[in-house]
Amino acid sequence: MRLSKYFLPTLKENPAEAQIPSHTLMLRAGMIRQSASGIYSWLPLGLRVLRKIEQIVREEQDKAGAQELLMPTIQPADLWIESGRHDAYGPELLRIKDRHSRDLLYGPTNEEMITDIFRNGVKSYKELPSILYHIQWKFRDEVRPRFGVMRGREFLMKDSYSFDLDYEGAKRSYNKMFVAYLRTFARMGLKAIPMRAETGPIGGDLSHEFIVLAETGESQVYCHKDYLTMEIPSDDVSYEDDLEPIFEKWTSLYAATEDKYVKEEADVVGNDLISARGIEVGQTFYFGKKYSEPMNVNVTDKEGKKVALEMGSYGIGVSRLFGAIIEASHDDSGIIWPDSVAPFKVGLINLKSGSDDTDKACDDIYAALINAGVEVLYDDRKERAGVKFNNMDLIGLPWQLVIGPRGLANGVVEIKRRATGEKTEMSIEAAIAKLTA
RNA sequence: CGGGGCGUAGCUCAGCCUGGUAGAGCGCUUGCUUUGGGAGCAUGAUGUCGUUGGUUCGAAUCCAGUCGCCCCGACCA
Repeated sequence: MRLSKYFLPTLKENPAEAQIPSHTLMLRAGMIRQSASGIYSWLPLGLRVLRKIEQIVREEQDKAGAQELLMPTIQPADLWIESGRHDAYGPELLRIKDRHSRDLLYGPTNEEMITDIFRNGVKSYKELPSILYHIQWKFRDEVRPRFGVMRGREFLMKDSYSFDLDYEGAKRSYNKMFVAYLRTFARMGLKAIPMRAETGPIGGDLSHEFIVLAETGESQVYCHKDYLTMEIPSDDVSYEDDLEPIFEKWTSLYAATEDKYVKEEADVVGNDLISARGIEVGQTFYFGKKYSEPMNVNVTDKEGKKVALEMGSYGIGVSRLFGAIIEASHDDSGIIWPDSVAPFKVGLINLKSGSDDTDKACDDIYAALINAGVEVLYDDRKERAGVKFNNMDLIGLPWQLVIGPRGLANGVVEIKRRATGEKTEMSIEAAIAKLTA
């Protein structure tokens, strides 16, 4: 992509409404714009990142055996009346009437709808277990939206739902999602720690919040410091194997949110206890028959008897992750995108646009990288060098490839690694080889 | 929902107290000079001062209402 043609409205100064780094940087880097309190538009550069985060979530869900579907944002109120949550959910539920005065709502979550779909589609225990998920926009009419996309009213969430015949099966499903979550967040360069959590209105007795430690987090959390260095399940983890050992290991040390914090328990950890702020990026729930019994989600078991299913649900805040990653990875100059979610891998900087030699060199390099399948943002604008350097640092692409007349005269270009600031001079061929490796 | 703050140019903000023809910096236009970390000089354009009403000869400025945004708290799959 040529920057001269790319819609990238960056800001030189900090917008007044933003209070935390991720919000400020997302606005300054031209990734989002606010439409209303807690509601945002995603501009081209921001959307690229959102899609990458979403894709990592998707890949890990698929690996764990979950199947993707897509449910609508608008739901009929009937289902929610049936589950009892139409009243219970309160004013956070955005209620809508259509032209026929039918009651609808903008979904804040999808337990009712997935339950309805599943109960109509499954009749026998032989079709279990099953985990279904979708990645869809949600709306919760928060009393106080804040911190940009960290607590928005409209937000993108991945929600999975598991259906099993008995508790043992449900626990296996829970473990699959638990392991998938560990891997998902790690792939984005985040250290997310599973912590015992309240189940809230969802109910049930087994739940973990996955928390990324960050100064600007909304939750107070406590955990053993060894979580920060604990080994993440590898690429070749088999979801058909018993995952309980991994679950045990990752829940063996103390880790709790403020709600579950008990001083006497925490004190046992002693000097290894970390007390910090955290961002909740995911939560897992096992809630048994809470929905399946009232909503008649049954199958026929081996003995021919009707059995209500054991269910769990598992959420990841995709748009919130966007903010969490920036909170975890930025400096005074701007964002530092982890390679896995960067909007482009390489920022190609032409230090003297309009000059034949640098233009030609850049055009050639740009073509070579594109042909090799590398995502490149080419700053071909007629701007001063300083403007280009600062802009590139701000948007935080992992690699900068700097082409200037001075270097070309010596047959070299410069590669800068955004994360470390390390700069290396090398030949054009070597640079292309390095970036396409 | 309680408490506080703020709405003036695309952005950051001054002006308001003490009413009298709308301002600065950055950005944008045009030209010249510059050109390896947010250039210099010159030039030009840009506003229902959030909105409605009131007071006044006269309101960005004073008063009342209203809408929006932000922060603290409560709340939070």
